[in-house]
Amino acid sequence: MARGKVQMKRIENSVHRQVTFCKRRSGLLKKAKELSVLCDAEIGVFIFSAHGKLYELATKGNMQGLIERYMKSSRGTQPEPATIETQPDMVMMAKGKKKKEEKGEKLPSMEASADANEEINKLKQEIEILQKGLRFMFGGCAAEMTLDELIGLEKHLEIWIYKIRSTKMDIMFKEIEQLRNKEGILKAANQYLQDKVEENIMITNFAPITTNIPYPLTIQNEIFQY
Amino acid sequence: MARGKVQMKRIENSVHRQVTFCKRRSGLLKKAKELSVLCDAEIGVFIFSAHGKLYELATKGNMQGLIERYMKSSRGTQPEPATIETQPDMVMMAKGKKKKEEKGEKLPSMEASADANEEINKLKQEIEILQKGLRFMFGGCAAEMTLDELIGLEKHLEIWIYKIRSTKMDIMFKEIEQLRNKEGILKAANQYLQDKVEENIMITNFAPITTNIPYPLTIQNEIFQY
DNA sequence: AACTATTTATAACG
DNA sequence: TCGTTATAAATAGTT
Repeated sequence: MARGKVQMKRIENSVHRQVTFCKRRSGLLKKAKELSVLCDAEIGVFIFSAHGKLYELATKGNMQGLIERYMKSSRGTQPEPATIETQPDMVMMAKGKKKKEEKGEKLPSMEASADANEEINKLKQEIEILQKGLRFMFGGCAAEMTLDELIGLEKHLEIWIYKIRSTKMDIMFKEIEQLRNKEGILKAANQYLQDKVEENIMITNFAPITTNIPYPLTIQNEIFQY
Repeated sequence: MARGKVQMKRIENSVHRQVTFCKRRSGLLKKAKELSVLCDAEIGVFIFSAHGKLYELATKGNMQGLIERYMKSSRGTQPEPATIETQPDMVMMAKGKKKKEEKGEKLPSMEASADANEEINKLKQEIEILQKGLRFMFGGCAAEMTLDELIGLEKHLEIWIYKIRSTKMDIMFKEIEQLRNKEGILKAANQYLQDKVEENIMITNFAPITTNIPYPLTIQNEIFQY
């Protein structure tokens, strides 16, 4: 907020990032204290630096009490923690950016793998654009993106949707196939049973009666009604 | 911080206090998000209003994970040893949440924050589906996703694309507006210069000559050719 | 909720 | 980390 607007993305320069972390951290804690005092609120904040160091603040008493209170209040609202396992990947993605950048770079040790390099670069670009997209989405579409970046992201998402649709179709066709198989088996079974029944009737009672069971006995396939 | 310094003490007027709480709360959460993004930090904030309503923020995943991490990090650093014995319970609670979830349940402590909780749940679901989607994409569409999940993801991406397109349009319209403004200014300047030139010619040479410069001197606006 | 005069926070620099 | 300063952001008071 000074001497130039700041982009809402990870600060790549580690010295700048460290300085900013220090300043903004103290700013955040100050704001939290102020809000607590001014508005009589109870506030807990914890901050883990990228390196894992913890900074915390708990107004009015200790963090434990706050957490207990939090648990009570939020009980019933938590989804399963399945999302946690993807986080490391996300963080990795965030950090992986740092290294590349000089496009066209080729290390001597990789002369045999120019293709691989190219592939890697492409993937990195892809990751970067998705990352920026995620920031964009989760920032309520407020994060700063250029027109070109937006266009790229759009294109990317279209491909993504296309793939999803293919997979969706695959799954549906497989399901249909399975159902058809089942249908065939059931039909055969029905035919067999039908024959059996008729045979039995023939044997036990020479007076022919209708079975009252319409052929075939399968449940109608309703897949296509959707 | 505006129109007068504020005393660092509880605001006595309840209306003022409520308004300030609302404003500063959003400010605080915004700052927390920014710090997280800029400096790659993981941050949890919870705010209980004076009336007991909970507002929370957890960057990178959910509050449960953060609290667990907090428990690990802070173990042994707590000033009040008395609180430590509650920690095992807390962790248990954090993990026990998987089981409940029957929607519609309302604990007495949440009657005031049903809306906020609902919102939070929605956002968490959103995050989850995107995360699963990322796994899907980066796993070459091989990760296991159910048909329902794929349909949800597709829907999500469509919304995403829609928002991107809106933002893209916004940006383009702003650019167009700017260009039109510029055009207007240039036209005016041209007119002025044109007049000046003609005036000079009139004064220095009574023989009228054409300036050979077609009016107006602006570059044609070609935005719409795309 | 919107506005705006001010105060505050802070990015860049040393 | 600390200090300085120009500038961006937040926000108190007001409508």
